[in-house]
Amino acid sequence: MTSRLYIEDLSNHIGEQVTLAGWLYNKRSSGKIRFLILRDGTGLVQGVLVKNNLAEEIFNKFDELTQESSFRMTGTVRKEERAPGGYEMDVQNVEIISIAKEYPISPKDHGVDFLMDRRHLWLRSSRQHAIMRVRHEIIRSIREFFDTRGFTLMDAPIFTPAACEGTSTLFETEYFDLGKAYLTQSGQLYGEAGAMAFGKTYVFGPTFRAEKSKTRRHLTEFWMVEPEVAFNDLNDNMDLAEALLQHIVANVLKNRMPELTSLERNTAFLENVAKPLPRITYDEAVAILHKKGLPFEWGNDLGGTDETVISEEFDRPVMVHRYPSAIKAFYMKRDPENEKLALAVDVLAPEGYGEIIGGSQREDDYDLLLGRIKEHDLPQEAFDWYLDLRRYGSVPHSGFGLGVERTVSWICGLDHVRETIPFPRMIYRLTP
RNA sequence: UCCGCGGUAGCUCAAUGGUAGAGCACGUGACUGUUAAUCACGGGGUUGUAGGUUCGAGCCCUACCCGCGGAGCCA
Repeated sequence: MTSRLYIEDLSNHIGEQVTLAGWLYNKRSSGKIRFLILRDGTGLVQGVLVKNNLAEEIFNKFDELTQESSFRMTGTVRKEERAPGGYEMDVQNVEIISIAKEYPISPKDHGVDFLMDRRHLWLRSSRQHAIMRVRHEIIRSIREFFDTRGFTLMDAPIFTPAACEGTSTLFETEYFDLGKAYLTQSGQLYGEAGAMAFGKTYVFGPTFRAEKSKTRRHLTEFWMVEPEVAFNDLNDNMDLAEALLQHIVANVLKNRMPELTSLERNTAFLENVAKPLPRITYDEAVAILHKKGLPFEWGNDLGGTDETVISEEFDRPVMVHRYPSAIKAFYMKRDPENEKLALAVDVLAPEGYGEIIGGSQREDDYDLLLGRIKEHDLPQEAFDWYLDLRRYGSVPHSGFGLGVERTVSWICGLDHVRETIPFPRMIYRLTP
C-alpha cells in the first residue's frame, strides 16, 4: 500500500499538491465559488472550488455530491486562519467514488433514540468521534499503566458456571450437555487465581448484568478492568486505584485536549485529579449525609443521590472505605478492628458521576471464606476451585474493578453512558 | 417491578375542543469567501394503536403499545 495522506498530517504539506480520500461532511455554495468539506476520520478540511480556475466538468461534481458521498479530492494545501482546522485546499480535481443516498442524519437537531437507531452512522459525527477517541485514550492508558508496572494480562472467561457474587441477575444460556452457563458479571475471582500465579495481574474485558437497570449510569454489557495484586492490603489497593486514575486523566489531558474542548468539557475537576485523592470512611460519609440533612440510616448502601451529595463535598474523586460488611460481597475481608466492617473501597467520581471503582481486600482465610459462602447460600461446589486459592499458600491480596464507560462518561462530561461505547446494549436496545 | 414525562411531516418541535403549522432536510433557482452560509419558490401528514364523549377531538376520557428519566441493583 502506498502511504496514504490524512487530514491530520496536512501541516507537513503546505504548498504541496496532495490527494485526500474520504466522505462529504457538508457543502456550501456561493455561486461561482463552492466549498466541499471532506471528512477522512482524522479530521475535517474544506476544499475550495473556484469556477474560473476549473474545468466545468470538475466544478459541477459539486452538484452530484450528497452528504456522506465518498470521493477523492486533489489540490494544493494552504494555511487558512478562517478554517476550523487551520488548513484549506484549493481543489484541482474531484473523483467521485460512491454517491450516498439521502443521509438520515442532517447537521441539525436529532433525538437520542433516532440517533441510536442509526448508531452505525452516528459514529461518523464529530461529537461521537471525540468521545470514541477519549475512550481509546483511556483504554490505552489503562493498558500502559499496568503493562509498564509488571502486571500480566490474564483475561477471564465470559461463560461462567455460576454467579460470581451470587447477587446480580445474570444472562443465562444453554451450554451443550453441561447445563446452564452464565455470562460473566466480573472476572475478579479468576483474577485472584491469576494473582496467586503471577503476583500482579489484570483482567480486562466485557461484563454483563441482566438487571433491568434504567438509568444514565447503566448498560447491560460494559467493560471493566480488574487488577488483582498478591500481598496488597486495602491501603495498597487505594494507592493503586489513585495512581491508575491519575495516569488515565493525565494522559487524556495531555493527548486529547482538542476532543475535550469540542465536547465543551470544563477540565477544572480533571486537573485536580493530579492531587492526592481524599479518603474517607463510610462512617464519615454517613456524617456528611447527616450534616446535609439527609435521613440516611447507618448500615444502608449509598444510593445514587447519596453518592452525588458526598461527591459534591470534594473537587476530585473521593475514596470511601470500610463499608458495613452486611451490604458487601461475600469475598471481602472483615476489618480486624471492627468485625461489622468490610475492607472495601469505592471511588466516587465528582459532579454526580457516581461510583467508577469498587474494590476490596479479599478474605484470605479458608474457614472464614467457606463460612461466608454458606451464609450467602452459594453453591459450594462451584466455589471449590476458588477455595483452593486459600488451601494452597493463601496470602493477603486486594483488587478492584474500574468501569470503563462510567470513567469515559465522567471524563467527557456526558449525561449518559450510552454514548461512551460504540454500540451500547441496554434493556430496550439490542440493535444495531 | 414502581413513580414521573412523552409519542404530530424524513428530523426537531408548535398548534383556547373549531381550515394541522414552522425550522431543518430534500427538489428548483439566485449569489466569487461560505463556516449548522443566506435568499426565493416547491413537494411533503392514517397526529403511536383501539375504543369512547362531542355538532365537531392532535387536544377531553378508558385501555394498550413504544420511548425517555428516576427508584431498586450495581461499575
